[in-house]
Parts: sequence; C-alpha cells; structure tokens
Amino acid sequence: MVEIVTRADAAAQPRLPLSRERVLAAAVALADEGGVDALSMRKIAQALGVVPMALYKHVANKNELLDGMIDVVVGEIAPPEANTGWKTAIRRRVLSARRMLLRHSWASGVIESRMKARVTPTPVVMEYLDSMIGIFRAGGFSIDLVHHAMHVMGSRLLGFSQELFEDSSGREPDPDAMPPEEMAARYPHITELAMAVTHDNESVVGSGCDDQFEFEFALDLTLDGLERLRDAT
Amino acid sequence: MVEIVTRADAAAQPRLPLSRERVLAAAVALADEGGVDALSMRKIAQALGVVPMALYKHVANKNELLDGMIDVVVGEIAPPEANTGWKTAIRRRVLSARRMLLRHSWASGVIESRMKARVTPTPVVMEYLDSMIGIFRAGGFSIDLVHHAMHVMGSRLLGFSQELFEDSSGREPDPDAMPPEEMAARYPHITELAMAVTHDNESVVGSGCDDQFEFEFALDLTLDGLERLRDAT
DNA sequence: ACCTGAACACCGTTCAAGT
DNA sequence: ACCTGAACACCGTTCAAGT
Repeated sequence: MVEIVTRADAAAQPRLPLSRERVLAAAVALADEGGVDALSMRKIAQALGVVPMALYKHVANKNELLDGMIDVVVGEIAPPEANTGWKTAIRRRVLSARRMLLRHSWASGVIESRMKARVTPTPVVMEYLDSMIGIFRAGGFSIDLVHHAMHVMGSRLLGFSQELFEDSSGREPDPDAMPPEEMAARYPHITELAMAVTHDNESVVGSGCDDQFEFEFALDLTLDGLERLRDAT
Repeated sequence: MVEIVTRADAAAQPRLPLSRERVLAAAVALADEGGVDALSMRKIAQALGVVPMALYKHVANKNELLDGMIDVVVGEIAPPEANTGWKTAIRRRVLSARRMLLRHSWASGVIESRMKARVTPTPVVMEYLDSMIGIFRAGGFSIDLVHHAMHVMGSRLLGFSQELFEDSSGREPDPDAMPPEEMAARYPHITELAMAVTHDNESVVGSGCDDQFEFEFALDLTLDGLERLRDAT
C-alpha cells in the first residue's frame, strides 16, 4: 500500500507529536511576525501541518490559548536578583520586562485585555507580581506604600500619547495628511516640541526620540519619588 | 400600491436620514454596552434599521469607523481652563480624561491600537495633546522637560498589574480557582498586600481598593516630581 | 447615479460520522 | 476511544445587478 496523500503545508517537522508547548510556541511566533489580529486557530494549525481541530486537544479555546501565550512571554522576564538593593533590583526587573514587551509587540495589548477578562491573572503573572512586591518589602517599604507603588508603576496617566513620536514606518498612511505649515499653525506646542527633539539629537533617524532614555527617565522619577515618601516616615 | 415590506428591526427612528454622526453615535453606544469585540458593521446597521452596506457611505471601513469613535469620546474631555495654575489645570484635564475612559471602557484599548496603526493621531487627539503641552509651557517648563513630562504621563512602567485588585464581578470564572491557603503559600506578598488593603477600608465592597485615590496618588507623585525637576533649574 | 442583495474569503467552534 | 471533515453561525468587504 502506497501513501498517496501529499501534505502540502507542513512547515514544521512532519511527524513530531503535537503538544501544548508546540502549539503555544507556534502561536507566539506567528503573533511576533504578523501581529495578534492576523493570528487564527486555522493559521496556527497550518503552520504546524495539522488540521485545525487538532489544536483543541491542547488548548480549550482561543482565549485559553492567549492566556498560555502570556505565560510563555512573561516567563521570559529575568528572575529577581539577590545581593542588590531594592532600587537596582526593581530597575533591572522592569527593564527586563520592557525588553520582553519590545520583542513581542502584541503582548502588552493581549495581557491588558486578558487581565480585564479574567478573575485571577495566570500563575506566571501572579508569580511576577508577587516577587516584585517582595523586593519593595525587603527594601523597607510599608505595605500601604507598596500598594500605592504597584498602582503607580502600572498606571498610565494619559490614556495615550506614548506612541505620538514613535517610529512611524510601516504605519497606515494618513488619509488626509496635513501640510507642515498647517500643522505648525494648528498645533503650535506639538510642533515646538517635535522640533526641539529632532534638533537635540540629529544622529537618531526615524522617530528622533530616544524611547529607552524616556522610559528610564519615567522609571527613575517614580522610584525617586517613592524613596522620598518612604524616608519621610 | 401597498407597502408590503415590514421592517422588523428598526430600533432607531425609521426614516431619519443616515449621517456620519448617527453612525458613530450608534457605534459608541453599542461598544459601551457590549464591548468592542461584539461591535460589528452588521450590528451597527441593524441597530440603525439599515442594510450593512449603507454604512460604507459614511465611513470608509471599520478602522476609519474606530478612528471616528475615538474622536467622539476624546471630544468629551473637558477643555482647558483659564485662570488656574498649571498644576490644577493639568490635574483637572487628566481627571476629566479619566472619567471619559471609565465611561467608555473600550476606549483606551481602541485608542492604543489605532495610535499604533496610524502615522498621525486624529485631529481631535492632536488638539488634546497640543493643549496639554501648552499648559506645561505656560507653567514655565522648558521644552525638553515638557517632552519628558509627556512621556512620563503616558508611560506604564509595568506592562500590567493595574487590573489586579479591581472589581472582578462579571469576569470569566477561573478554570482552576486556587484555594486561599494555597494562594497565601504561593504568593505571600500579594496576599499580605490584599489583606492590608481590605483591612484598611472595610466600607468598600468589591475590590476593597480605592482606584480613584490610587490614580490621584500616582498623578500627584508625578506632578510633584516634575515640579521639583523644574525648580532645580 | 445611487443603492443593495448576493457572494467571497475568511473566522471560532460544534457535532456527527469515520476509524 | 480517538480523530477529523463538514457544517454552522458569524465576520468585513467586493461587486455586479437592479433601480
């Protein structure tokens, strides 16, 4: 008897048995390259060379798949370090989390929407938050101040604006793009700011704005403020 | 000749002519009550008693519809006040924006994802950001410090955690809910924090955590820090 | 010229039929 | 018992046919 079925689209190893890990890894890889909107159960199955329904043996449904993907990427955040002060420990941990979020651009949106939908975050997320609180506690912060600190670290005071000066290559073209002179007239303050920023560092192409520097500026302003509150007894 | 077609699902006024405003208002109302995932062109059309394709006369496609919805809700933010110091002006504006985001729970997610997709934010969003920068400038902040300030206000230092202790009614039930004693063993710091918070204010039901207070705490910590940097010349 | 029904190419998930 | 193809109830958008 001869095998007459040709498998056209087995991008992965043809006969490696499916597992939850393989499903999640394929989903993360697809989301990394195509964004989460382009992620579908059918496409994951195709990438694994498998019929769509085969996925449902390893993940209950698409939401549960998204939860699993969150666990994968949050697990990539560096574990807490011993033998350092609270400030550098928090700092390194947060910067490690930021690198993860930059690697997986879909992650922050998925985490946010899934956190809103679930009663309890996934265990991996809980673990991350718990150890973060532990670092503050070991640094001599009262439990009430740690509570406030966690809110401060997670809050976004404007609902938006962060993406304003980011690299805009690969974005949708603006349907009615405004000429620069009209920009300057209608939004004088944004224009002033944009010009000051691009003048500061000519070297930077694209956004003309050092996002890493800005992130650390916000982080240090916050950590210094929290330290001051702690020391005010 | 007799009208024999009965219109089953005309929830709105039957013959009021369609307009972009009516389409956007219907979309915002549907998203307010059912979330943005449940929003579809077909459902908006049904709510207006109109055939789906009729919407495409007033909005180019679904993304452009979402942009229009953003303009509607950002337009609800209170305009800047004259005759106040920069700090109270910023404070009131941000708190007004927060109330808008609480009214339209879908808005922050849609704003974030559309800002990432577009080259330029919509004019209404630009207007909001421009006037915000203007308030800082009038308060004597250097352009560089205003630049940092805008980043600080928009940044979220943890990718998440904000929703951790929020009201969890109406969320998906956890598939494998953990017994409290195991919670306490695995996440000692989270447990300590949760107990301190619920003990602090017994009056609050549900989350046991005053989100409004926490938001203002973060806001004031940030504004005080920025003021200190400004005065350090 | 305008309006709109049918159709296309998707989607997550159910379910019954096949092994 | 397990696996899976077909089917169901959606979705955004195209397009041609009708007025």
